Amino acid sequence: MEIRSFTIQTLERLPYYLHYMESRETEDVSSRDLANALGLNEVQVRKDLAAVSSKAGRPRRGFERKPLIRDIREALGFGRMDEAVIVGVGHLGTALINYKGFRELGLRIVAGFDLQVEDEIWVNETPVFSSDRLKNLIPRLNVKMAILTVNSENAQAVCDELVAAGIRAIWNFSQVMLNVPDNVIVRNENMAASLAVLSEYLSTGNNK
Amino acid sequence: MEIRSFTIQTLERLPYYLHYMESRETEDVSSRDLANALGLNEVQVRKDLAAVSSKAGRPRRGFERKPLIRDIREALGFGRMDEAVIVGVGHLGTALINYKGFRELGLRIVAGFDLQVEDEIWVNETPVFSSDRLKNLIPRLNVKMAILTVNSENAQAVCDELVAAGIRAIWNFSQVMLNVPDNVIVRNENMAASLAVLSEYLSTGNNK
DNA sequence: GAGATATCGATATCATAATATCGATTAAAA
DNA sequence: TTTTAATCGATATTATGATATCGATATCTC
Repeated sequence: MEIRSFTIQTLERLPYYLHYMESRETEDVSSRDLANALGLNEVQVRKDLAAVSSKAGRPRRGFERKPLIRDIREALGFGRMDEAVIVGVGHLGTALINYKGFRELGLRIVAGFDLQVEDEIWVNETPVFSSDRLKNLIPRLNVKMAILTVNSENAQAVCDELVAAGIRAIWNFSQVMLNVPDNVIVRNENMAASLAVLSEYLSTGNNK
Repeated sequence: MEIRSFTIQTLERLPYYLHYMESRETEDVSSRDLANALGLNEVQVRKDLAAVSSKAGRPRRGFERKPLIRDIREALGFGRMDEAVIVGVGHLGTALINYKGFRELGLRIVAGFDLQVEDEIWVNETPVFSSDRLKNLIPRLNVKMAILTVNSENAQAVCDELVAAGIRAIWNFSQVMLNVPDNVIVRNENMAASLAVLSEYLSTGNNK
């Protein structure tokens, strides 16, 4: 089993490196350029780059921009296309179905499920089914990723169904910390915490 | 200037503690209960609770549930109501305007701005204006928080306008690491990174 | 009432990530 | 051609967060 050689922290910075480098037109880019542009430490930048690319930098030049872009895209999985279902097609779920940025990132949402839906409906090109049909359809679609945008009350129960249906990766937008077996990965999108950080800053002026 | 005594990591766990405790009906709740339910270390739970509440726990009982709930809600800023504008009213922006969860979290979106809009339009109860009017309206509304859901190309330019208009806290959904003065705080919502974590797990089976 | 034990809070240890330091190297400048 | 300086990569240090340990104590059981 292949293992990842870089940390999640590194992974989280990669999209920013990528965007900066794609916006340049020079032959090379140095770790200092990147660090200054993104407000990071330049040693950290070099370590991140070393973790995802075998290309060495050169003194007084930096790194060749184009090969590095390729390596970062590779590390971010931009080559592969994943399929996912989305459960909970309210406002947020609908927005995510419509969000065209996912395609660029290599994600295709192939179906939605919602308790409120009786017969199949369509949100643009995406079919949305009653949640009842989740346990049958997911194995047939052979999808391994699910986006969870249901409310807190239902989150764990839906999660259990998803796992039983064969889902192995869950992108969790609910306020619940999900209980899953070891072979299932959860990524939490914690809006309440994000908002709290900002709100607290405004009310106290205290950063970090 | 009041300072926050707890870390962002603690803050990110608070919504989960809160949800768990609100779903219980017992008089008390122990750090072990919480830790087991949420898959955390119980020492970590105790430290988090100590950081946001002066209430002591008792041997063999744990913590009184209701006062602790109050303290966590206080720490998360649920008492206060913040106002924000949203810039970039595409699919994601529209969803966030409609997302009723924000109200519970103490956030009211008072206006939207979008380049495509010529005259004022309405998204439910929220007025959306042309981006031209941003620099005049934001000071008049006296809003200090902005949600940024524009595309990467425009993100930094819009950010600069927001800062000039008096915005001090930015919730950034774009793929760009924004450059801001020291007295402005940015919180990045990094969808590409989240997706990459999940996608990579599915393709390699490697967790953590 | 005496003993057992669950739970706390404090402190110590460990793990991980961020940052600083420094010699080596190579392109540019003199 | 020689000197200068920007940049790298490796290593050391520091900072931060997570986890383990342990004595104190309040409640429960007998």
